[in-house]
Amino acid sequence: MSEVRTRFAPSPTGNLHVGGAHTALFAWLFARHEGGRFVLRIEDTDEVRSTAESLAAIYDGLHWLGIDWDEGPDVGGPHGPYIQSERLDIYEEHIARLIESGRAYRCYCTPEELEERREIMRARGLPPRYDGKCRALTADETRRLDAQGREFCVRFRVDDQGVTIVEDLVRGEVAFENALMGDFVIQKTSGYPTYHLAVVVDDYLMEITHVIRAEEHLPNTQAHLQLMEALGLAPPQFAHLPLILGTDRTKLSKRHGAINLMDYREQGFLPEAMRNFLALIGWSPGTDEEILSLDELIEKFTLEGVSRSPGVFDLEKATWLNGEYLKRADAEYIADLIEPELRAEGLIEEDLGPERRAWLVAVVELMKERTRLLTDFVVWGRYFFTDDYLYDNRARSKWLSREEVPERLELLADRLEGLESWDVDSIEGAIRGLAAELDVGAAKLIHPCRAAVTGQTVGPSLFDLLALVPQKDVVARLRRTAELGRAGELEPLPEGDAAD
RNA sequence: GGCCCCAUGGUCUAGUGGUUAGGACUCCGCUCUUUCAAGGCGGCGGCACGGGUUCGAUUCCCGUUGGGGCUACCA
Repeated sequence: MSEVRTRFAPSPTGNLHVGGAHTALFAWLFARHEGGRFVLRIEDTDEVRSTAESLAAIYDGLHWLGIDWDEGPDVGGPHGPYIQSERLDIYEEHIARLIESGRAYRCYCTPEELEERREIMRARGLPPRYDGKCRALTADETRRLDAQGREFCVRFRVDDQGVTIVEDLVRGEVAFENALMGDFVIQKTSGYPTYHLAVVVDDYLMEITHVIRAEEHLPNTQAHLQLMEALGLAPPQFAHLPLILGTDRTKLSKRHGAINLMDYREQGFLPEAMRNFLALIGWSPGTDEEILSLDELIEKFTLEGVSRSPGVFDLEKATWLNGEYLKRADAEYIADLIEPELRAEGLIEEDLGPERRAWLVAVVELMKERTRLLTDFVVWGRYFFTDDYLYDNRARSKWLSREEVPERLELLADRLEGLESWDVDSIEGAIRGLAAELDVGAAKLIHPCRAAVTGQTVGPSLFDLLALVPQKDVVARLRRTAELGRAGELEPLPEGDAAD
């Protein structure tokens, strides 16, 4: 009947982290798969921790991943406002209704008192939930406390009979004992609603059909269902997603290092690779396919494919997947992404003319086959952009410290200097020709040449890469390296400060 | 502690009441010989344990163990 509506409801208390991005992605994929609508709602009911910068960071992260929203604070929509701090009157009204019907009451216990009593309960081996002290306050007592100017919050009077059954689309029916739940706060002393109240009211008012959120919220659903019932609101469907874990198998958090989504952009990840990778944690298309385009993800995504067990965020695999995307990516696109980085490193000029740009694209084309992160272009490919590169230890020990190498490099320099045309075929011809004249295998020139011109022992085809470095620079590098070699400057570095 | 969730190689996972339990990452080897951080080929490695149910359980049930989440006037 009605169209599917899902939402992502982050609280703006930090950057968009990997777990949040995962949740957002799943909710978004489901909406898109179903041809429904996706809502972004900002849950800033934590007045202390919510910040505007964080809100901007959430937008950035979502945009980066390619997640768009049909309704939200910035784009509006028929169920706004989409920022909870702008909906206070709505919550107030619902809270009043609950108080009116006797399902909520003012609680005058101070945080200190509560903590003290919780301690006692814990010490006795009892569950530290609210003891219901203010539950039975009479109207007179309430008036008296108010007259004293005592601060209060509002608690929901839990129905402690029977069980609450959560029908979860991922986990099936999950039953929670009502007697185990304490009266929880729905309005803080500040007048702000708590998450439980706000989420329930908004999901209903925004006509969310499927609440797709992380598993950590599964136990909260008991409270949400009770609230909805007391308010007379029809509950949505629920789907609780498996958590993302760090390598120590605990919920991914700050101590696991890079947890902010955008840190991965910094590290050189492509958004489409990260999106693909995130989709594969806790979901599978049911086949062996792993590299899925956005369209394929949308087409194949179903809640049935969501697994129940948590998944570890494996950076190795994410990196591999990124490499696969790099290989397949258009060189122009990659060039766009690495230009700023190269500029920041001072490796290319402020204004690349069309010719230099075409050259950069050619460098990318040559490199992308063997890169895994965008940063590899800058690090591994440094020699394309500057003569100022290091000779790594393998290059030193394998080739550059050999006795016969300097002379050969010089001969090669002379030969290459004489070339009239600087192209792949001419270069290859010159190198192979010299090898034949010296009566040595071509590899005996190729390897030292690579080591000299790039400082490394690995990289793209030598002839191809040489063609992308200016002829005079190649010649100069060969002569410089020969000189350094003769001077004994290219002996392997001692363990510890090795450049590789 | 209480409640809840989860359990296929180290990691992400497919899958089934009878399969040589499949794929991917990682690692290792071989190969290509113009290197590997690329390509190709191959290999190591898994159904947590104990009971049931069954002719037969990795698969279904129970328990154990292990891991995780929740237990806030955070969300």
